[in-house]
Amino acid sequence: MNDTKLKILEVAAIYTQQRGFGGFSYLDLADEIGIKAASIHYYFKSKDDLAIALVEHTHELHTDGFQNMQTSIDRPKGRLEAVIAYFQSYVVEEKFCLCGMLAAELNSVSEIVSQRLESYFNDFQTWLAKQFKEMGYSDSDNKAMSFLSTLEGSLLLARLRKDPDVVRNMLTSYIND
Amino acid sequence: MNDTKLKILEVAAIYTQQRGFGGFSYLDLADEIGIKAASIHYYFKSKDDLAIALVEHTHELHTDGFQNMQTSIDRPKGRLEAVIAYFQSYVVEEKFCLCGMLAAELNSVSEIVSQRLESYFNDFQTWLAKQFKEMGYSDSDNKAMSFLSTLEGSLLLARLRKDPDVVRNMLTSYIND
DNA sequence: GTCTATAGGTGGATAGAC
DNA sequence: GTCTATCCACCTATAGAC
Repeated sequence: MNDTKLKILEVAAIYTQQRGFGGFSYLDLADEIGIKAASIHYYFKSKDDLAIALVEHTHELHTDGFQNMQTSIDRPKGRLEAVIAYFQSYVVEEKFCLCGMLAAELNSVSEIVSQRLESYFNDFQTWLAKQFKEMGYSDSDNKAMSFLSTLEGSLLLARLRKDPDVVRNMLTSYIND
Repeated sequence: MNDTKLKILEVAAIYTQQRGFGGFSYLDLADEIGIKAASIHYYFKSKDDLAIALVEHTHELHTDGFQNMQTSIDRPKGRLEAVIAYFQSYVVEEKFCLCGMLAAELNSVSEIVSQRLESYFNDFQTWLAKQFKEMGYSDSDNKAMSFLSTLEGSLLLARLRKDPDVVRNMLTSYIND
């Protein structure tokens, strides 16, 4: 992966999370990076290509993060705590979940993006279910979907209220019950 | 309230919930209603004025709905069930929560819209807390915020997965525990 | 790979006739 | 109130030079 291409993805991810995918232009990205807007088209022919790449890139990053946690943190409770802390840090940067944002803008993106989003959330949910199963829950998949829903919703509310603690407060019950 | 003004609000609400507030134009609304785009500016000088009106209109509608339920449905459990059924119906119309959508697009709207959104969610949460208190919960406000978070997140996931049951499945535990 | 230049379209918004 | 006409800014995308 080219340095410029990676930089585009990183800035585009931040802008998507802060303003929405429809809330920034190639010119916005170019100005921030210090290149010209036409150069971005060399890496991402259309804006929809950029959307697809954003979801896939985030999917890979999070998959790697989950795998690393699986070995570096020995208990599922600790892993879930790490996930909560990670998403909580979004709030202070005025960021929403990237895939949650694109899911909100669902009817403004292509079917391919929609499929990639489903894939992302399916894998996220599967990983969460694995943790809950290890914690002894019999309804681990339902618990996982519930955790995921509450995470997305609490991120929306937390940013609106400028209170990162909302995320933690809404999710601690999944760890301490 | 003028008929045309109301029609604009109704169509704008649907488009906001389906495509996002940044995902439609005055021309889109005009074509759907059968008027000219310039006419909409007579009622809503700027698009931000429209956003403010949308949140206030929805806030009033929901406040009225809550008040009516308070007398027409005698048990808090039944009222929460009605709320769940109401939001579940969004999914089949490919709609997300209007205020949730604008909360996602937070950094693309004015501070006034942000304040109105906070007001909407505060009142929604207060009403929910009242129901949980009546059901005998001591942590009614926390329960209310949790319900609200799960509702918003499950609406995102349900629409993505084209499965309205996700909303009901994620929220029934708040009624049956 | 990155640039300049530009095409072609759409956006929000306003002026002024009716 | 609703219209026509129009302005100006911005957007996505492409062609072609370097």
